[in-house]
Amino acid sequence: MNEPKTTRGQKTLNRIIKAAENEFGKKGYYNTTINDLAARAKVAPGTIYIYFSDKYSLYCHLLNRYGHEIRKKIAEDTAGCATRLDAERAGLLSFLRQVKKQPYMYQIIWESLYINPTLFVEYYESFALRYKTKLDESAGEITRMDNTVLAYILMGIVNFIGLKYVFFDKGADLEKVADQAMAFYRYGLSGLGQPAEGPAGEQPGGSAC
Amino acid sequence: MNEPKTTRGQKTLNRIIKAAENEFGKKGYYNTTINDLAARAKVAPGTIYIYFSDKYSLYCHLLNRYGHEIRKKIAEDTAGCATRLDAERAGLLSFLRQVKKQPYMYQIIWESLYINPTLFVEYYESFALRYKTKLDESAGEITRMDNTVLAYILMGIVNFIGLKYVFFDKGADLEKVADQAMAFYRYGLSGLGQPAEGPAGEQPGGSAC
Amino acid sequence: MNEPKTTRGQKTLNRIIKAAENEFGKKGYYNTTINDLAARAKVAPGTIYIYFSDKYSLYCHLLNRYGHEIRKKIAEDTAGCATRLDAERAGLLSFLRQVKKQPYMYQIIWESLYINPTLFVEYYESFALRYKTKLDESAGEITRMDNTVLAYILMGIVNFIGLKYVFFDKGADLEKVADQAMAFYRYGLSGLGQPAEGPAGEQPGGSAC
Amino acid sequence: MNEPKTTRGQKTLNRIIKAAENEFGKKGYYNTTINDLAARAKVAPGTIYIYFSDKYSLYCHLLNRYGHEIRKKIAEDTAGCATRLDAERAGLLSFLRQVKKQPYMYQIIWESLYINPTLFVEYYESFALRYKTKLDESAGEITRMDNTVLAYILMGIVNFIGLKYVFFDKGADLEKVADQAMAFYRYGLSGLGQPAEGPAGEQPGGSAC
DNA sequence: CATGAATGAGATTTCATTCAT
DNA sequence: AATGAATGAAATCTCATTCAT
Repeated sequence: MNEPKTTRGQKTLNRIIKAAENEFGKKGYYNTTINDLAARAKVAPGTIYIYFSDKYSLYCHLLNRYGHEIRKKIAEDTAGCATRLDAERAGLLSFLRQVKKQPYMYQIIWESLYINPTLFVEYYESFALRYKTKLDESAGEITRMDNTVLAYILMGIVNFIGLKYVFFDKGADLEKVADQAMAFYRYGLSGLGQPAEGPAGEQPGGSAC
Repeated sequence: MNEPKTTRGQKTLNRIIKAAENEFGKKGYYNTTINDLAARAKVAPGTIYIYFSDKYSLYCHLLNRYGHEIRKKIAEDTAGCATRLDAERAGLLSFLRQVKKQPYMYQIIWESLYINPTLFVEYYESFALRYKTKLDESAGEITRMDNTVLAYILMGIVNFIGLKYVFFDKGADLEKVADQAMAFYRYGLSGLGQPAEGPAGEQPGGSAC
Repeated sequence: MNEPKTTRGQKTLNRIIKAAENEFGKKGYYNTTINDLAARAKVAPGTIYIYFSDKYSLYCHLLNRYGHEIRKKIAEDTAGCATRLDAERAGLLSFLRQVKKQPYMYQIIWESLYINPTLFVEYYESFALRYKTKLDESAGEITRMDNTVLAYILMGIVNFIGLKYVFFDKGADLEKVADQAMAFYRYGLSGLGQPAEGPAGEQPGGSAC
Repeated sequence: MNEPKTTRGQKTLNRIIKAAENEFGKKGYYNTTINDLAARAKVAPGTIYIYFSDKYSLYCHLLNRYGHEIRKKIAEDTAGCATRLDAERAGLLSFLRQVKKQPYMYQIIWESLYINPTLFVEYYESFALRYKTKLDESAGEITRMDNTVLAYILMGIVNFIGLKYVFFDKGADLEKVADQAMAFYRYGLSGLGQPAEGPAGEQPGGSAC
């Protein structure tokens, strides 16, 4: 990406990026043309090439940006959590809120599986690794299960809830969904009958974190 | 799709479909040209249009076919299972084996989110509904959790395991993965320390179903 | 055209010709495919090439056929007319009735201006010549006007009435239209006020011819 | 049609339109390729699509343009005429001169019967209506004939003279042709012997209008 | 005779990218 | 920095015609 040198250029670049989020997110990479982006950004097609070498690099720029944003926000939102499970819930909620706020972001990330698989894997693995690391750290707590498998299970939960409640069911109460996911997370199916019998000191409505 | 009227035509059609699976699966829909398909199927480009009205309808044909195949196979593989959990494990294993056997299928299904979102949602929802129905039927067993949320959680587990072990880790021992998923499924994180305390008569290595 | 040698072949050929009239007439030459013709004729596409060397020659076959039919029928329908004006009226009516009966024919003839201009000119000129010859024969009757110009004027009247009353106003009473055309033909605008003052012995409703 | 925003664009557009007139007019719509047009206009094929959404819309643009041009020019050329017959002659001459000057225009208009029948009918009917309106206004003058039939007769005269003298006999003296048409127009066949007995003050060679 | 699958040249159209202004 | 016209390679799709059966 070419950095703009004037504030006018900065504004133009912002419009282009915003337009790319909207159009890529709504119609997908291949169904979005440079002209579409230009029209939405209210610039001429040629202008886009002042800042990006090509369409692909504009897409990758968004992707990288999202990866950083998501991780940074989750780190912030889980910073103050006392227990691992609290952090888990806070992380899940942080994630869901972000994709709810910027659903285009999520669509773009998923599409990268077809457009820049390397970046997708990187994103995917970084999350899985994060889970696995945490699981490894909690060795005393949880035992005898392969933490790698477990990490992907947890990712699946997070992401499918994301897909469902962000793409298809936009009105959902995310806190409630997160609580239910956490209940399952902790007790599986067998424990679902006894949510009140969870660890002492836990509020039914979820922790304050 | 136009049905061929001769066996020669049937063979040609099969070659086209096989070629489409390979090429779409490997390179994605938008990076696959009709000429690519024709070359791999060893037909002239025009021949493809005898059987399919356009590239898109060929893609959708594969998609529908996969949906049916997957569901049918799962139904078969879970038919003899005594308990719901046995069936769940058998279903998961059936799914994983199918996507492992035909990884292109899975790639194509996921891509539909960008090509035919309606079909994707249909596929997605049909699976979720299947889970939810089962959960509703087991009302005595599992309680107080929203079965819709739960259904999507289960889907997430299945699919992310699919993504991981089919796309990125092709050598995995699927039986073992399925067992671990089932353990989590039943007991969540908190119960993972007691896999031997599961329902009586259950082999640690998974049921015979 | 290849003549069929069996009665089965004759029937097939007839179906093909009938189909060509319908399809070419309805959709025009370029918008009609060999497959369209085959489908309507209930034959395989290849069958058409048994009888015609190509699409174009099938079209020309129709065109020639029509030219002969029209002229032959007009000759028949005007054979018994005593006066030139009677013959003119009978000819006009014959023409209108034919194009009304087979509107596709007319459409096909007009299109030949773009597909086989040579044949169109031939058709066009043959009609014009016929008029001019008659006008030349009636030298005593009509004077001082260039018979070539006049011939084209008469053709214009015939054909535009054809276009209007055959293409756009299918329910018209052709006899009445023919009578009005003849009135104009004889007296022009200035004489239109005195139709009853025409030559003695003429029925208002047109001659019996 | 997309309007160009620069003079350079305007020039390009003009070249494209000019090329389309020439090529469509000479070879017909279906025998003219976009590459033909591009070559003649000295632009790349893609450039045509900047200004027109497709080949068809380029064709329709010409068609509409012609309709307007013809009507506008006739209106101008008949504006100063004192009598209806003078106006009629002037209109006929105006029409003939236009199609003589731009024979491609006429070819293109006729072809529309096969390409855009709706536009053809519109063109056709607008002319017929113009005649009919005039005839209705002259009710005192001409009586007892159906003005609609009459309108189409007059159109036929005009157009067939057009076809003949523009397509097949390009050297004709149009003034003379127009005068003869007018003579027929006024007196029909029966009156052709007395052209000198027309309304007083009329020059044998046609009015000055 | 008839079939219908197969061909492949050729047409239209798209669109990322370049470039003159 | 910005414009928007122009490019042209490449894609999809059509369809008259051929040919093996």
